[in-house]
Amino acid sequence: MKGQHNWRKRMRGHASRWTAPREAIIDLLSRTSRHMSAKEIYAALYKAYPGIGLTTVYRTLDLLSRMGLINKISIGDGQGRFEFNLKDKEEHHHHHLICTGCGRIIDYRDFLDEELELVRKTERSLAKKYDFHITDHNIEFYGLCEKCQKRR
Amino acid sequence: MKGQHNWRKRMRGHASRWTAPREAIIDLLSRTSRHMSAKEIYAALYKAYPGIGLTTVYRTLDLLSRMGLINKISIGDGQGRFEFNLKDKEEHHHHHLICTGCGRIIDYRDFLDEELELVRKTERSLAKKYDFHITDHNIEFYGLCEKCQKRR
DNA sequence: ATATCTGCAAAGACTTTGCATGAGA
DNA sequence: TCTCATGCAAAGTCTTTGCAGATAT
Repeated sequence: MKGQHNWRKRMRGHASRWTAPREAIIDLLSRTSRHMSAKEIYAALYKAYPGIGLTTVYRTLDLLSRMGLINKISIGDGQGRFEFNLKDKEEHHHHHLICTGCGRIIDYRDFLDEELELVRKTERSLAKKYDFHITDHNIEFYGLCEKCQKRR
Repeated sequence: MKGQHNWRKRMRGHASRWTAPREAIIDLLSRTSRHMSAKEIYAALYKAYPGIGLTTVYRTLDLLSRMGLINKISIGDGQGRFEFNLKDKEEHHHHHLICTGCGRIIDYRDFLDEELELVRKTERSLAKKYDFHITDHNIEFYGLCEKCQKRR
């Protein structure tokens, strides 16, 4: 129930009601550090909430995305994945390190100071040159994790 | 026909034959700067080559990906997109600027020197800290292009 | 000649939509 | 009460697979 009022408040203005499935999905995503697909979320919730439908999961994820509470990411495996979007972006911002062997994703927060400085600089230059209003960025590194290196 | 021998050569060792559909697909991707989906490639080829099947497009794209001749990218619209992978990576390497309004993708090659320097530095640090063997990276900026800024 | 490639049709996987029922405010 | 949310089933996309016939080498 903690934090409920905060989210509840954010629901207003989105013509949305505070319902059990929505609470369960927000709660799950806010607790996990995994990047879950709709199906995974559905499966995880099904134990505690057998009545839930996959459709509701999709619709809720869409709602939360539009509210800015979560982010949809795409690692190229043909399904959308979702992560909780912490409010204090500066502080919790992270990038991804993705293992092409097993699909594991590591959120890293290291070395970000320099990265962010360069990102801002690049944003300004790109905005000017291409007349873009830049709102976000995505940086990913691909490679093989320790286990997958040994495995091959 | 130009360049055919080069590609043909690269086909060897992949247990593959040089066929008309493959030539058409490689040729198309090598000439366009767009990031085309399988369906778009199929549609583009259908005019000049009515016999072609969507299945063959998918299979050829998969083959070319595994050969390293093209890259599969994902812009989060639920379909894979492909771009020709120029050999001289250092020289032709680029990043993406994506309009969230209309889906347009701009490949930019500006400001890469600093970016690449930082990328290498970050790669080394990440490799050490997380024991990853890093092979590739992806940097994208999201925003609204000129037209879409005006439109809203 | 023969192993590989092709196109069709069918199946699979992920996601969205239509609709009647159910539930929050 | 009355609008909005839910769950089921069906439909829509994108992609993969099975198979018989066609083709490159």
